[in-house]
Amino acid sequence: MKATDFPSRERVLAVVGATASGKTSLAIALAQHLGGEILSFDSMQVYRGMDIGTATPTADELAAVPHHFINILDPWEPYSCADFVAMARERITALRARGVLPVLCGGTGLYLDGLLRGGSFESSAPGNPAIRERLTAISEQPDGKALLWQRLQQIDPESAAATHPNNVKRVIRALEIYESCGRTKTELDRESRTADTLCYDATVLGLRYHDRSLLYSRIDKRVDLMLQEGLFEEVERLHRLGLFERSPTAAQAIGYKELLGVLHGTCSMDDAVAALKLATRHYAKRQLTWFTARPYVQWIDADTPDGALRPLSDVLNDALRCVTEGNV
RNA sequence: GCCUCUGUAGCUCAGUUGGUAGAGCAGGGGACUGAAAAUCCCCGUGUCGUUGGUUCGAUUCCGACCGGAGGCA
Repeated sequence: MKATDFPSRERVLAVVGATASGKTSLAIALAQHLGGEILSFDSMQVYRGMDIGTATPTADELAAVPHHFINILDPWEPYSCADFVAMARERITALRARGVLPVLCGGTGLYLDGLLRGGSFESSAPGNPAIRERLTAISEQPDGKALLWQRLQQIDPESAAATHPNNVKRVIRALEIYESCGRTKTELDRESRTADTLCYDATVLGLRYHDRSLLYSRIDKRVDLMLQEGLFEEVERLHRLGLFERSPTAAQAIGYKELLGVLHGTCSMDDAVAALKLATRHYAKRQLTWFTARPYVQWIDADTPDGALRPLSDVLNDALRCVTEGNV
């Protein structure tokens, strides 16, 4: 489905930013002011039982404004960009039919990008565990990575050129597409990327920090708070139920994999907490790189030039100004 | 007090049989279309503790001093 397949171009709002940047509060305030409901584009908050570690909105926050796509799956269920896009398209249409403004909020940039820019999801190939397993086994052989990459170069030179041979998951995905539908990734990408307009009439607001160390110290504080609230017990419970063993997506969540080492006795609590904070900072940086490269993001300052956090009311006013200029 | 080891990048440490030095981690930058909280790529000048000496040349050898660790008293 391409952007041109969306003649109506429904109006949506989105709030993006790094983890711990204050997206949730802003999105809720916006939804309240504009009569909206929140659609989460977060790859981890979809899972039940992972509330603390994924910073799922609190019960109060969920009660303040209707939320969609939060706590809808069990941790052993897979979830992907295509799943999100399909659900979100449907839900947006339903909300607009009721006159409700969809307010997208989340940190998984790929998911939002897939929704806004269209994609080859309908014609492309779903993830195929059998193919992935087989190719992953090959990649673990000596010279296996190079072998897979060379295979990709044979069938789809353009995609191979764009993917580093060490990036095994991406190489495997490109091979998987070809094996399962007989068409190359390059071919499918070209079909879906011709659109230079978005599928929706979207205003995308990004929360930006002048001072990255302020964002990082917010991350550290939030991790400490999560631990106080029982993150370790949450991980323990999921581990006891054996959910990580059969979970393709949820087991990748930050926090869970770090604290698992403590449960296994291979890592001290202090080291695990340090690793957790570090992994979260790295994640935040990757989000910033992603969102900064998106031309559709309008940035709003979350802090002042001298590095103090701005009150939510000020940030909200800036956001509302952007929204008005965009003609809601 | 004596003996031994040790002091090199923000951190942990390699190394130079004497020609001013390099890894991992941290940090910075980037990529990304059905695993994305995933995955991957690029970026290394620092009074080689201080100070004398030997030397054409010392971070490297020798002395003293100042930190640190251990051992003997």
